[in-house]
Amino acid sequence: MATGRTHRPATRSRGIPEATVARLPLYLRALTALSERSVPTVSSEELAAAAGVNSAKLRKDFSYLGSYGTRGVGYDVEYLVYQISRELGLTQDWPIVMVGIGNLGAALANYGGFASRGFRVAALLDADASMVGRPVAGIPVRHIDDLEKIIDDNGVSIGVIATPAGAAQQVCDRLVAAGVTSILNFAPTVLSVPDGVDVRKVDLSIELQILAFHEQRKAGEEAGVADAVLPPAAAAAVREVAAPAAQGGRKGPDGDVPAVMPA
Amino acid sequence: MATGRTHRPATRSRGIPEATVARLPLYLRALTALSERSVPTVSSEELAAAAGVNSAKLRKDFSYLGSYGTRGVGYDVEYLVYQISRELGLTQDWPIVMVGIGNLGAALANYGGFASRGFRVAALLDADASMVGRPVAGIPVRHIDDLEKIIDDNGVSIGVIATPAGAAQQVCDRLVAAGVTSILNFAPTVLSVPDGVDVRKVDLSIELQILAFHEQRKAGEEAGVADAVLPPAAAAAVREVAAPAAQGGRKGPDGDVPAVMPA
DNA sequence: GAGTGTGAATAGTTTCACAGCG
DNA sequence: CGCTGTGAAACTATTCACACTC
Repeated sequence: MATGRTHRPATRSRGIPEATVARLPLYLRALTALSERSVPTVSSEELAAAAGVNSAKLRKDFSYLGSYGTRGVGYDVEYLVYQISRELGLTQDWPIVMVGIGNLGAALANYGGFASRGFRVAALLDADASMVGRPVAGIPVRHIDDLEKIIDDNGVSIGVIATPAGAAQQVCDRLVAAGVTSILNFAPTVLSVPDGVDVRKVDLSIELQILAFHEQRKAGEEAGVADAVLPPAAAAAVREVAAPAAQGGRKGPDGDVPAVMPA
Repeated sequence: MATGRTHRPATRSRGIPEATVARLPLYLRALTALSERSVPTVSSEELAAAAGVNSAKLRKDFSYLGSYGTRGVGYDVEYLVYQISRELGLTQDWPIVMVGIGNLGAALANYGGFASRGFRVAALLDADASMVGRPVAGIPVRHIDDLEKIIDDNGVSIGVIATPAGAAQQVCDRLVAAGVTSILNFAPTVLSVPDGVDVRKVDLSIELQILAFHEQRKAGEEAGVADAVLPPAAAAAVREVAAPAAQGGRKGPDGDVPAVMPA
């Protein structure tokens, strides 16, 4: 996934690779499940299976945190839960604000995982005055005008944006100006933020499009041909355009270009 | 994010890198916006800025698709929109089913981006009989018992799971058995699927935890100390466990281990 | 001159395979 | 003996920098 790439000036960096960081929550979830079942220890093999990765990767990941296992035995579940929680900063409570309490925002607010260990919803904010005061997930919605005050009063540093695309950048700017330095963005827009602010984006339609790509591949494969799928009505969408007539190198990767190509 | 890693047996693979594929939807969105404003051409620099990447990366990405630009000029917007759409398989219509029409599911169904170019909701399914028949986003919810028939009748190959975690694997198995080969999973669980099935996962709490990690880093930085943040109530969560007393190598990365460490 | 396309250099990630510890 | 921890190898991704084309 994508994040603002301002991550570490590499000064005295303890340097846990980003890819590893992204998997720690996965391990933590699997470990928590084991902990609830009072399982005392796990091997890298077992835990890896539960987290859906392979064991070499898991061991390498853990090696960045320290030597927390016991050779010949495995990892102590409770101890690892604690170490990973601490590494992720979940031993403290992060107040968050969520802006945009529409369909999606309300669903997110109601979502269990949101209020999960480590996070606390300081406020739900919306620009729509008719939403204000109405409780969502037991928390009354407040007006977005209170944004700065709420962030300041609660020491909020993480914001969630679930507004329509058009409002997102503006909301983002306000959040950042008020002191938020991490943003989780559900609006289908690229946010631009100053250095030092992290943005992560969750985008439904992008995920679907990636799946469609692979799906198409599979279909082409079955048919034994690469370009089995001909553009149907798409031609209509393509306007007449200037022609790069004699293309030198590699052309359309399917060997040749479809009829709709400007020619 | 994560996908089932069964991607290509490397046979005559046209091999567009996965990282590139994941960015194509981003480019497509930016291009679509330009297209709506009737902008005829863009340079890699401009488009990269709009998509939030750097221009070298963008050019490299496009070079995997073919030589679609014109030196000294840039890229033809309409032409590129078409080429990327085709590459992503969006010139055909993908019927999808969504299972689990709770808060989140309903929000997703209502989400604009869902019905966006290339996708069509064939059905919304829920296990709760009292939901059945009720229209969500204009589509009547159907009972999950109809899953197999719906998938078969509509040739659905992409499924979206928005059920509670407990039901997800079971739903997944049914989807796969019925012929679905791509799954977008919103439930906070690792799904296990046979080879050839792609899974992408969207997980709110994981994203937040990743942000918390970076946030903690920033805080530690300011304070000038690495372990500025002491574990507060977390100790309570940690049970007494067997002690890896004399650890040989590298220990807790903050130099030394906190009091809660099993000793 | 402006801007693409791309080899080569670099950085980051995963996998292998095995030494070494409990 | 079982399983961790980790160097080294393999692979993937990003960035650089410039030849080449329009």
